[in-house]
Amino acid sequence: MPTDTRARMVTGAARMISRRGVDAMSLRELAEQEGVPLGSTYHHFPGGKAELVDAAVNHVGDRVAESIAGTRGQGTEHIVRWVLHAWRRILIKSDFRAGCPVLAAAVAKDERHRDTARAVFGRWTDGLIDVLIEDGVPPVRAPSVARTIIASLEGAVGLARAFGQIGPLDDVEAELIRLVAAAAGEPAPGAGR
Amino acid sequence: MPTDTRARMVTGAARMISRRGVDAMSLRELAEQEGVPLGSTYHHFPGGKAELVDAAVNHVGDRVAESIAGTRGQGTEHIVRWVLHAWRRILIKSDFRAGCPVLAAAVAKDERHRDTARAVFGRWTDGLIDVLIEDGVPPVRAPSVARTIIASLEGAVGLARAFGQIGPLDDVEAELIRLVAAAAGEPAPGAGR
DNA sequence: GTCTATACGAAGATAGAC
DNA sequence: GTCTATCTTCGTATAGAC
Repeated sequence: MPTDTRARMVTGAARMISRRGVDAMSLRELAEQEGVPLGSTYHHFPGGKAELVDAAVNHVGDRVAESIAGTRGQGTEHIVRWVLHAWRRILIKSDFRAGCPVLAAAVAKDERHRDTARAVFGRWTDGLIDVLIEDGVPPVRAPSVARTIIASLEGAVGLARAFGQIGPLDDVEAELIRLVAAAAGEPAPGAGR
Repeated sequence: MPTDTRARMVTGAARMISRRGVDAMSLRELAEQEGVPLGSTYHHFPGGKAELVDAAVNHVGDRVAESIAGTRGQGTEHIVRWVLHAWRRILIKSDFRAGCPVLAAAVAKDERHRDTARAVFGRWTDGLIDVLIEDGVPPVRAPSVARTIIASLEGAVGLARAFGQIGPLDDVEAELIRLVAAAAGEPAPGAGR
């Protein structure tokens, strides 16, 4: 089953990237983890490591983007809680070793991966903007709130990993929900502040 | 001048870590960048790469912590603006290649560095909590706001690197200043949310 | 297409002359 | 203490038998 092998390598790579970062993800180790010969890597991914990394990051990016789109109509608060719930599970299950593979791509040594990360973050941002506007956040402010949400979540995951605690996730959840509620309740944003 | 060599290696390592991450930071490359023989690395840092990485992360951590403490009395808004101003300069000057070395340590392959990152983030958080309380944020809520600030800033830097734009920094700055103002203006926080 | 064996480079680390 | 040369390991990548 050739396609299945490829899929397993993609999810396995995403997992290893999320824990160690792009540069420390080893093709050798991945191959033996998945029970695949190292040589097969280059059959499924002729572009080598870079192609596999991009595939893994896009795979995760797509799944999250679909989830955001799938919760349309339930409000921003629902999405924020859903994402943080997912992260709590991932962090606890991984003993606070797993992180976001998209952010890992954004800071990888090979700068080609920055474009991949940019595209994924862009899709997430666009999805969030739609939901925020549905919630009543003024359209001119929605992009700012959307990017703040994503930045806070990514940063909270990093802090949680450093502290080995989910506390930062709880903190950011509470503050973000206040922030979104306030933004949705306002008729129009001031210019400077 | 032996001490000067050591100091140059520390700042050089911090720089390379901020751009590439801990794992992609090369002792060889650092040594030749600084005009130091590779072997000297182990004279100045008997613990090898791990010791140098920790020294570099702590060096940056200390400088920022001192800056936070040094702006006491000027308010949280001042600190947030100051940090974001510094990041804009760093990002633009580095063509959006530099990031936070402390976060890099938190997600490094060698998990020993997580402790170093945790300690630095802890110092930053404690400093922010003091300032927030001075600003009138209820003490029970100050830790949550402090960690949200740090998480947002770290995440914003990541997004800025991915997008190759300072936009996320502007967004987070605006939203954080609203958030702090709202938190300082409230008499007391609700328990759950 | 699958898999083994290997090439080639770069990493961290060390020995030892000076 | 400084610096060179080298050891060992591990990385990506490839050649070629099956």
